[in-house]
Amino acid sequence: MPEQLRVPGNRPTLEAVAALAGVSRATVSRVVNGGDGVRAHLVDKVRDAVRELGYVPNHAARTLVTRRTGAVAVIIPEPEVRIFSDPFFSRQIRGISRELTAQDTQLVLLLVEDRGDYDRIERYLAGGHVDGALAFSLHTDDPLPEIARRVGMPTVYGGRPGWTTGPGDPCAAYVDADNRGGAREAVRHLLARGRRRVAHIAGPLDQTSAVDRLDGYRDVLVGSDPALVAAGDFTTAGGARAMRELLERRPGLDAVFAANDLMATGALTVLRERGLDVPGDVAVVGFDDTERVAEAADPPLTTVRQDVEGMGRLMARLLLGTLGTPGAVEVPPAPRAVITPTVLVRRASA
Amino acid sequence: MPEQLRVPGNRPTLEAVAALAGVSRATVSRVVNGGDGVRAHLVDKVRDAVRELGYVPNHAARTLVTRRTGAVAVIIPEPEVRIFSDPFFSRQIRGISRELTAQDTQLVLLLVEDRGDYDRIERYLAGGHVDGALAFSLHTDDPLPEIARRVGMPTVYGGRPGWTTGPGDPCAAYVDADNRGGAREAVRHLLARGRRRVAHIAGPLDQTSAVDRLDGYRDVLVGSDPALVAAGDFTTAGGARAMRELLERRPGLDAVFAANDLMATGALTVLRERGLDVPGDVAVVGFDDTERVAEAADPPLTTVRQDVEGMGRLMARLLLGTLGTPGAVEVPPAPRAVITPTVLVRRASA
DNA sequence: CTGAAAGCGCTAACAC
DNA sequence: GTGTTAGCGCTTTCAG
Repeated sequence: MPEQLRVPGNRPTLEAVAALAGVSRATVSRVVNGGDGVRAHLVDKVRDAVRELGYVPNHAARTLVTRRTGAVAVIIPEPEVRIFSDPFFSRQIRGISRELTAQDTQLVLLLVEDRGDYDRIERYLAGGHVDGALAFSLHTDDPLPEIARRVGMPTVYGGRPGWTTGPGDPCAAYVDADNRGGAREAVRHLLARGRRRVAHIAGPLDQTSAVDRLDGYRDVLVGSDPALVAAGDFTTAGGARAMRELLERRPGLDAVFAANDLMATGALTVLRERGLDVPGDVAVVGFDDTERVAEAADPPLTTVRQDVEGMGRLMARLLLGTLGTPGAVEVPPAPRAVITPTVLVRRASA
Repeated sequence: MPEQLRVPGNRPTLEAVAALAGVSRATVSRVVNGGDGVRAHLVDKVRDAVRELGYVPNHAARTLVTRRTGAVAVIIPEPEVRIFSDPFFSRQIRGISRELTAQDTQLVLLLVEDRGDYDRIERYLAGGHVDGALAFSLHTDDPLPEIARRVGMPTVYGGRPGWTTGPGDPCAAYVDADNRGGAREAVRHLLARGRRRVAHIAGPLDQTSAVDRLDGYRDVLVGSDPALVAAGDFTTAGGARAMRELLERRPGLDAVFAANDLMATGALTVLRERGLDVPGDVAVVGFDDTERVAEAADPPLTTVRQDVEGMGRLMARLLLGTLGTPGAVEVPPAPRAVITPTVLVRRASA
């Protein structure tokens, strides 16, 4: 068996290329990094040598001197189960991945299983493995922002961080959908359809998206009956539970705005069980326009769509933007937020 | 604004720790790397200095000399849509992530969007960013094995690679479920339940898992009617289509073994449409025991379970195993395969 | 425009 | 046991 193949470390170095091309290491380096300011015929010579030897720059050596890794961490709190199975995350990650790839940056996936993992995360971020970090919709007590701040890691959050209202990290940036505006639109739509007793199934209020959607609901329905709001948890089962609660408390309700599609489908099931027609007796609006959930619901769900993949791309772009030109140390001027628009998608449920 | 926070590169080095502790860099290095062979009181001194300075080893520098990155690439062909939304992959990735974390190794996610991406992948693997790679159920014409071989990257595949039968990479290792054995068990179960005309909905035959399951079916039903086998594509829709075909060709069939749960549910839907009772008229067995699919099917699916998360862990363990002790260059003796057992889970459908 | 030389921060022989 | 000394492969002044 050809041991050669498996032996690492015998890859050609700059030195070898330089020798073959008959130039200095510096010149090869220049060519490899764009080749400005090198005479054309030397560039060719070097390029040939590179090809012939199959030279690929050693990443560690480069990072050691440039202090840039060309990698970004994507930190995902795995306990929040959904993550991978939730199309929301997969699409956001796809967006991130696309943008990073386009910018020749690698994606290092950091799954956080439990609280203790944060030590590991901190060491990792501090170890200079990555140039920046992308993190997701955190609960208000998530230790991550504090860690990012402590190790001075440029970080962009997906979803408005809970602590933006408090002290938090002044340098933090985030990308979020216009949850509040979207919620307002949903409720206004319900009112426009003649609904008068519009209930809300809220998400877990330790997540800002849930809070913002509830706020949007309240913006439109100022001073409405508090009994028309039930707490859910963004799951189908939670939505069903909340729907039952609502029907018990206010049997006369004629519309429900659920803070996400999963809960809306849960509500749909309960309404069907009770023999209530949707949208005849009760109109239902969801949020997210989750692939395969909203459309496949029975009846298909009217819902508020957010461009999840676009948000992912934006997160990456924002982060790479703050990283700036290689080597340039740049302090972001202020907390930056990008709020992406939502759009109401009308289907059969409302 | 405190620029300090954002300025990289002013992190303390070994040198600084050594100075503060009053020892040499070598000693600090030893302590940081386990601390054997250093007198206890020096260890303490160094540890204190490390803490005081908040020292974290520079990863690039370490990699440069040790030639180990402490990272592993997970390569995912994203065109095969399913990936993230498919619980199969998410669970496998979770298994991988768990094992890697336990071994203090990072997971670099490489999503492959299209054919052209393979250049990028090759450069990445060749660049020494990672110590090894994990890849998934490839189609027979996938360029990845060739790339891995060319750059000498230790790689473990999830699912038997199609080219194992051909030349391929002799060093390749893979972890796969006992697809063939599981299929046999499924069919035997059907026979034991008195079924005589057992059809099969096959997966796409450019994937070895589909081939192996078909082979298992044929092992038991030697020389059976070829019209009892229909081609599917591992999707629900494909399963439905195949079921219709089968019913048209052989209306008298009394059992179906589908190569995965998704196709089985597609078949279930068609059977229901046709007013056929499951399992009364037609018994159905799936494969995978996919979370939320098999159990939630109507009727709940009898199916062949594979331990997906365990397979993920195994992949990681196998890879890390071949990487061996840091520094030790080790040529794996031969192609290694780990076949994990399957178990038939009996529910209502057969 | 190109080359020589000085490190980046760390580990690993090899001396003491 | 501990310190000294070489580099790992690359970029980047600084001369020429």
